Amino acid sequence: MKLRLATWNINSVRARIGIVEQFVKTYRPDILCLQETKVMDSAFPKAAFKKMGMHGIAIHGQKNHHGVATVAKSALPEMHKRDWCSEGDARHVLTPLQTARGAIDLHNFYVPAGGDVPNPDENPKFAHKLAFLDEMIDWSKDLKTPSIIVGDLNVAPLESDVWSHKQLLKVVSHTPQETERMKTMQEAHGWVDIMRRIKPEPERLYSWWSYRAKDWRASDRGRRLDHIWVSPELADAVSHMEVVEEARGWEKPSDNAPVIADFDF
DNA sequence: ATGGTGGGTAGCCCA
Repeated sequence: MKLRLATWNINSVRARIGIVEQFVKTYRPDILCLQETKVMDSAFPKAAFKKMGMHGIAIHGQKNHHGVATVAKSALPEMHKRDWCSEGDARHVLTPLQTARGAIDLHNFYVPAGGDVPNPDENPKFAHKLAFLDEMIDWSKDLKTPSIIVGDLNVAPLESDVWSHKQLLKVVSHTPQETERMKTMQEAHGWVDIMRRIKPEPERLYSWWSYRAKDWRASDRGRRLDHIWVSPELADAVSHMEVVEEARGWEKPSDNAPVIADFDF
């Protein structure tokens, strides 16, 4: 049983429904996990996804900000949401999957970006981000079901996940406070970072390029903020992974590129 | 050192 899974921070699903369709047509994911949908559930463009052949739709949205959605070719009969940090934010949706390897929990996350100042005493957004990661660490310790975490975790954990390790050490997304928590979280469950299993360090591997660069491709000041992690027993099922950098150059792009993983269960 | 670009939505907030 082959399964193509993709994750993409889309920065408004309504503003970018055209390139979502382009992505689905070109890359044919069986399951697509979106973050920053920026739409209430009542206004989610369900019809457009059904037209693309994505009939399973699990959404957790809110007005204006954040919001996640997992869509799939097959039905997604079950979904669960969790209110991380009790903030009332739409940052997570769980869709249990039935595979040839049995039940697998697919968790789609949008971790808080954390603002600009990397000090939790001065910046409540950074404090929220650290608390969110701490909650994910505790949660990882107790997980029993084989699981997949995907999404925009807003942290680039490794040196070659950023264009300049030295210059980004004090920039939110690559501070030791964040990268150490990523490592602790991986150890708490045994999470396997399958992007790095396929393309190990020190190869350059980015999924996000700022809108503010004059020429994102030429300057290539990227960061790997988007991730696909799996429980240890699922690691050998991964046969392929790619960051679809091409999509960063499409018409009116998101600043994040999609990440694809192929599984053979 | 600074400000650069986007989306959502009604005034700035957030990324």
